[in-house]
Amino acid sequence: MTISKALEAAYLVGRLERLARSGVTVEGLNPAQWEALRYLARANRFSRTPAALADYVGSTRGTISQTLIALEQKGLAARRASARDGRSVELALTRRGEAVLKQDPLLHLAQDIALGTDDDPAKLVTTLQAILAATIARNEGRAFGVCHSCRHFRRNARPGASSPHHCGLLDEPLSEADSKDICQEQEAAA
Amino acid sequence: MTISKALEAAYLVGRLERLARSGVTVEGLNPAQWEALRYLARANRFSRTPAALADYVGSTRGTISQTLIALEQKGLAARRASARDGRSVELALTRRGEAVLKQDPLLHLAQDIALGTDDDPAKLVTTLQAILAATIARNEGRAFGVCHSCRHFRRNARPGASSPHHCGLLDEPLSEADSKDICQEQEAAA
DNA sequence: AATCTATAGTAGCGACTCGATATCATCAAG
DNA sequence: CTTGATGATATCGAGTCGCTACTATAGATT
Repeated sequence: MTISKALEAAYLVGRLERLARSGVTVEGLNPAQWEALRYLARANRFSRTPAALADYVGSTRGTISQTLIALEQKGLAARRASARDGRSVELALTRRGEAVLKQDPLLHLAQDIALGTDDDPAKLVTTLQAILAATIARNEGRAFGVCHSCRHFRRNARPGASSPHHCGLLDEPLSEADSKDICQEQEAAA
Repeated sequence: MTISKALEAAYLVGRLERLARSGVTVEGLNPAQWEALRYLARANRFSRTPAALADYVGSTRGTISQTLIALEQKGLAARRASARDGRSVELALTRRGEAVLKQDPLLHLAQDIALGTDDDPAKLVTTLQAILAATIARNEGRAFGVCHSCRHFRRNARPGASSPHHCGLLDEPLSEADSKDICQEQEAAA
């Protein structure tokens, strides 16, 4: 009984996503490129690398490389050699990239969700997070959660400083803005 | 406030679907082929045509034609000239097609949903349906709802008969099984 | 220091997907 | 019997993405 309802929900998710995606070549960006832009807008500075992005979207590095090249050519993202690791590349959105994100076709879906959940979209968010966690676990992937809910996050370790929080794993100070970002290393607090 | 939660939910839906889809070439079927199989398993006999399928998945007829050819070559679906309309083709799953559906990769997602909604997946289903309705309306598409909730559905118009129900639009008798199928013509009851 | 192994990223190839167009057959209307 | 609309298919091409191979760097081992 429960399983049939769950199956029905799975069908709906699949169909919803397909419909939301149809006709989505807005701004000349393909879905993978949109997803990369979204990620770059929300990932913290330690997670803005091609490898992290590849893990996040469940794709390969080769594919991500192509996506990033395309974004760079369009002037929406920038690649810069990392100072810490000579092999590594740091990614960032450009001004234009941030502007283009305001045209994100997913905003239409967000409106539909707002309409369809009139009372509490928050409930839907928690439900989806739980489902996503199960899916990620099955795929043996990382959660990529938000920094401030990580078990390595130490709130207000330096009171008064401009970066008052601290990441115990990376041993790095964190600003308030940092704490809201997506982090590759995130492990949910117990 | 509400809109930011809705946006968060939209992100989650997108990511969930992408993860669920990754590595999905099970049984040598691509996502479009899976979706066609699913549709054929759930659509009523008036809606099992290439054109209806194309409308349902929001694709073009040319693309659907290729998908169906592939499915036919694999022995999963059958095409038969329609008796009513010489231009039209009637689709059906084969035995093998029904068997293969039991390997549907979406079943994994269904399990994740069952895990993530432990208490009431039914609530999620109604929420998703409402969202989907909004999306379809925005795309100016048809709802493709279930037969028995259609305003043309007349329950038990012929009591005792093997096909006791009736469709006022097509003027056709309907069995109990028919009434649970997806119908292209469906219009939600007022 | 020298070497070895692992990792970050890129390049290029190739399979595949899918939409656009053109074509043909059939139906419905005048 | 035209004319226009519709269902379906074949063909073509753009684009997407994963795989393999390759280079460069980092870190570990001796």
